[in-house]
Amino acid sequence: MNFRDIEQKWQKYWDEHKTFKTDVWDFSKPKYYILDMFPYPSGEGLHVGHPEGYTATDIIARMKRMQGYNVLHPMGFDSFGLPAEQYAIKTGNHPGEFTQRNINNFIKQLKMLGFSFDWDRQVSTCDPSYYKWTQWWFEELYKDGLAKYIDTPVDWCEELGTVLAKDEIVDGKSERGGFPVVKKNMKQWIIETPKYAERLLEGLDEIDWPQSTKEMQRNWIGKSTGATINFKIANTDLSFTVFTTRCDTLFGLSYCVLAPENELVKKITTKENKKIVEDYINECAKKSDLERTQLNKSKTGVFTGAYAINPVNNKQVPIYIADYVLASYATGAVMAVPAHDERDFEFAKKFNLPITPIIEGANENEPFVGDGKHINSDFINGLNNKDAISKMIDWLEEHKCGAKAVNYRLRDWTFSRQRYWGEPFPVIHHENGEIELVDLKDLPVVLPELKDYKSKNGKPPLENAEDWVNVTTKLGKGKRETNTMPGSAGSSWYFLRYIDPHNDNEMANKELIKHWMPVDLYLGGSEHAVGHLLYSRFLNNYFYDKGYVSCKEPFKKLCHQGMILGENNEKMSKSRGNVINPDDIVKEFGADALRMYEMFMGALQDAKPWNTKNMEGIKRFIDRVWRLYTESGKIKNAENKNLEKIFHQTVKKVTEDYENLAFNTAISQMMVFVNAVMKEDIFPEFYAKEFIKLLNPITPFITEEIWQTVFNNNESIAYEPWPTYDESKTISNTVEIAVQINNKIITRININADLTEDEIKEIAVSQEKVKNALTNKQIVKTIVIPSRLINIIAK
RNA sequence: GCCGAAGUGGCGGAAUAGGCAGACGCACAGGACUUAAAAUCCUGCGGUGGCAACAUCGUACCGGUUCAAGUCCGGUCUUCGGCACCA
Repeated sequence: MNFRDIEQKWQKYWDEHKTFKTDVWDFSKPKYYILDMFPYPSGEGLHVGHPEGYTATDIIARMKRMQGYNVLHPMGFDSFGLPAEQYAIKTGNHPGEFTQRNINNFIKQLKMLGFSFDWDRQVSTCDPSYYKWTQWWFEELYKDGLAKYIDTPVDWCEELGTVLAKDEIVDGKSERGGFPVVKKNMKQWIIETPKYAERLLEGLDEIDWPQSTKEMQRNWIGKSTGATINFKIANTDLSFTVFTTRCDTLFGLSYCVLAPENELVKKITTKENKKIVEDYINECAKKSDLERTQLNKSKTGVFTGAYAINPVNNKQVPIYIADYVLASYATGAVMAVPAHDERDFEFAKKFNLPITPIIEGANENEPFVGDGKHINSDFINGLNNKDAISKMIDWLEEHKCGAKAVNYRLRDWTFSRQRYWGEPFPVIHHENGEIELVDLKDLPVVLPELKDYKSKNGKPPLENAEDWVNVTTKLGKGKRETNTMPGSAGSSWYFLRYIDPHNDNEMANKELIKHWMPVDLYLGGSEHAVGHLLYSRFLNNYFYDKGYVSCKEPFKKLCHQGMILGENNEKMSKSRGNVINPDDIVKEFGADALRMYEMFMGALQDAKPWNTKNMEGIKRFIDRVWRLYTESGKIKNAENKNLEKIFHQTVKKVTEDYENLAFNTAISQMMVFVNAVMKEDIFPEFYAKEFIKLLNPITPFITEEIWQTVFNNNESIAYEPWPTYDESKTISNTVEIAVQINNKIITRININADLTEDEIKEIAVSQEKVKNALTNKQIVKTIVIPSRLINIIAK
């Protein structure tokens, strides 16, 4: 078999016949929208991880087509990003050129692997006809007050010359490159995703996603329920508010802490303490996130000289500032109860502050955070935590010094990047501070070409395009925004654009969105568990509120493919020298074999090591199938009862396993079937044809070839009806069951499958071996599991 | 520290819902075909003991529930992924 010729032939056929083109307006069939996370088109081309996910979705797409669904299975490119910009800086060429070259290479590779994408709906986030609509929804968010231009502390990466979002920072360093990240105040575009925190939390309950991913999103959103409490500052008319989940411990209050960045600090600090407070604030500002978190063993802080008044007993407690209190969470101020909080305890020990237990059983030597009976707490004495909390909230609300409150850890989506290769903002700044949006009819605002892509004096590269930056509008002279949007902007809505990618009047036709959304199955890496997958959910929920989409949640079912490791069981990387290149594998074994091998390696969701020997085994199986169909002479227009049961079992198992993304066991079942056929002289033509259909989603090339040349079909196999099975024929009328005496297998018997328990028992005890084993014994109990075993308990 | 997932032969991995552990594949060994090799086909293949029938142990570790546990419960260890002063 010359698989190279066959694969090229069918690639060309599918391309020319547009075999996988989807008519999205055909509502006569049920729809199935199956989506892969689109790739960033790197210069490296595909790695072996890409085909894993893409093959899985391709199998489902192909099966669903054969089952009569109208299938939407698109592919596109997440094509804005840093590498193209760095290339541009180095070569002086436009980043788009580099990007397009990489995209072309990706398309070539993807076609080589036989994925049934509808290439007419390809999208690319850096394409102006695409980012026109990214700019459009940004304007919508701005008009609705969800996008804001504010001066805010951001995570700045000096080496990359840009700010980063929280999900782009790992261990206090940039995800890309591992460079240090520091806090810096800057004018920034942000999107207020926290306004949707509760919605994003609730939505998780209605979607079929991996438990771990939902949990990660829940943690990221970080809801906590408690109360706010107002504290008056002694001898002033100032006050501040803290958020606490443990308002029940208010009688154990020892001191309060403000974050160093808290605006109130300057106002309340006494003369005597001014110097140490300012020194401490400066010291904190210099610390990077990494230092701040790595030095968490020892608490630091200073006294402001001011005192807060505890509302429940009017006692005065000192107010400190300390960087263990974060300005970015809740009110940036806490009430400290060292007896019942580990951090407060540590701080109190260091600064010799009082530790007052107010829950029975607690002591002054270690913090007690559990539940218990309250003591020394006036009106909540005797109550457990839960009741004490609710009684305290009632008291606070009654006395107008606090209220029930909810807080989220979720932060604003930092939406500005000081880079060139991203979506330009459709925004003009005027000198008076007014912000003007570019009219929809003038969108997209296209990225200007630059002579020099390097940033100068820490300013974004777009500042270099003076002609583009300076504009005069009906509001007078203005300057365009020179930051660009983050990569997560374009990737947060591409699933909608695929539905109607050439629409010039709206992001996608509403009727089409209504028909095609949500995505039925979404597949991609778990590294996007919180970033991309949360932004997309946010945006889709917002679109839902605006009536642009008709479902809140964009991705009904989600699955993450596991990583493919190198042969040494370590992560593939150039430095480890264990990288497998899919091009080489296709050259040597063929695309069919690569597809099947990657599906056979193990469970889709698990990490699994590459093994070229196993790859050879798969190639051997494919060759065996080829010979069976083209050389064996076994395929005859005749019956063979010996194959009936296993045929129906195979159709059943393969169909169900595909549906459950259990491709490894589906393949194993097909191997079992082929092994059985090999033992026979006659392979009935009907079974032979049906089996080729089962195999087609995994190895589309060779099965198309067999379908055409062995069975003389002119049309592609892609829309042939999916095989069906007869449940009654998957079960044989005789079964072998194990006969156990006291849990030990004594013998095995072949019996009729429909025998009653008593009949089975009768046959079992009449067996010679059973009789011998039961000599001088009394049967105490018998357990019969139909078609499995019988267990006789005897003494 | 907290949250989540996992731990099965020489290897990758199977085993709806507690019911014959190790499907399928790889590697290995023996055989057939061949002048020979490759390819292909057949047979065997968890450990220990035995020529064998068979016995016995065995799903990270300790304990429990059950006629029956890889699967359920309690505890321990290890690996991987995520979060990490979130009040």
